Amino acid sequence: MPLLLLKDLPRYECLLEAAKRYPALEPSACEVFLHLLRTGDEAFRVIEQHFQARGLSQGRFTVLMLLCDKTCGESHALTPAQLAEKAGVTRATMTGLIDTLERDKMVLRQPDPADRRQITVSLTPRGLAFLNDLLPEHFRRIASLLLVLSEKERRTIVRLLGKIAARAADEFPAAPAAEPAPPPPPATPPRAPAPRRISRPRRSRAA
Amino acid sequence: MPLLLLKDLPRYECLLEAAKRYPALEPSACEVFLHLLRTGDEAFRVIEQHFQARGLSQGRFTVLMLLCDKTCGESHALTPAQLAEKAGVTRATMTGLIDTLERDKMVLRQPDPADRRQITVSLTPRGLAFLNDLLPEHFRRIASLLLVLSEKERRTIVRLLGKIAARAADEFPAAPAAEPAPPPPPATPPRAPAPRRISRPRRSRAA
DNA sequence: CGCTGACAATTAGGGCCCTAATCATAATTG
DNA sequence: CAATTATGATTAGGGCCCTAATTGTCAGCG
Repeated sequence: MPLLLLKDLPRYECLLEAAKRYPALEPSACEVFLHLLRTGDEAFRVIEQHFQARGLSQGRFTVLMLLCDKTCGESHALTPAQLAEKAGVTRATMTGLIDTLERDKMVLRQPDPADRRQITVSLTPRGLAFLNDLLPEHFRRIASLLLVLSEKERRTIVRLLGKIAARAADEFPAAPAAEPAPPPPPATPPRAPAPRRISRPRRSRAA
Repeated sequence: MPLLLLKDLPRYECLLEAAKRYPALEPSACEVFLHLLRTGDEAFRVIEQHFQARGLSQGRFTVLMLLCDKTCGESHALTPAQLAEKAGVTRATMTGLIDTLERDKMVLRQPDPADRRQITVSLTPRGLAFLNDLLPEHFRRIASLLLVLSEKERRTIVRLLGKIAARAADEFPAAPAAEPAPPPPPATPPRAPAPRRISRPRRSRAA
């Protein structure tokens, strides 16, 4: 749950003090930065707290939401790769999330008859019911948290957050999203790949 | 690194659409919520990216900062419990962070002669040098990210974030901070605690 | 003194997220 | 058509964070 660390934010005077030692430190920027991380973390905690009481994690919640889709009501199936892409996690991580969800009977893995490399994941009735039971409180929490701001303030903060996010995205772009695989094929096969490991027979996940 | 999940934020029209299905959903509140988490995550990514290039994690960074203290320059020792408290993680987690930092020779564990239950953790010269080498770029990133906002905008966003954080703290208070231990002592010793596990001799951490 | 309870740090084990490697199955191509 | 390459899912192993034990030590008390 925690991400932020630092129970108490440093006071502004401390930042001013520290700035004397580090010329690169902009006290006002740091202040915004700390508040942003802190508040994001608090907001996250508010929903995580609710999820946790129902035995759910943010990651698994996202998967359920994606499967439920915007047209929430009728579930439509997706492949793990699509889910990973939409959720912004690696496929390996998605495998783990689906594992847990399947164990809890929230989703179902089904082989794709057309392409045997693929499988499709879909929501079970149980998963859909669980989600529909969960969502009202989820939305209530979000509303309760953010309606402290006036409508005008909400418009303002969305605008300012958007500016920061845009800056982050183009000044510090995320890594190439992984997955695309490495471009540099070694011109020369330097050495044998070394005996990796004894490969065991692939266990069926259902076993 | 990722926390947010959801690569693309739902559009506002989708929120309006979904609100028809879920009366509790306040589109405007949800919009702020998603932007907040997204932007917090982006900001986190910006510094995490830098840390990662230097083999550091946010948690370990926080420990180093705490040891360096505001008076950065002269290190002063703290106990793991104090560090955990200030950093807002459990003591068990702090043990792990210190383990890694000690392995990397960034900090030193020393026994407390007065109370043999305690140890103190202090920054090594190597740890201090590492931190001082790291910080300028750290602050540069923060400044670069947040100086896209004008001074007035920075004041505004700090105020609005503060409102949200305050609301979170008093509407959805965090759990009792753990550690304080459970109050209910069982009046009757119901059953033997069951043979937990064979206890192995406690290995010295230095071994 | 010997107990008992509180406290400090740690270990054990679980979840989530990552990267790198592995396996199975297409698709492509010489 | 066989060999290579690409693609999809998974496994293996690491880090961080958690909760629930477990061990060692201190402090109070009969």
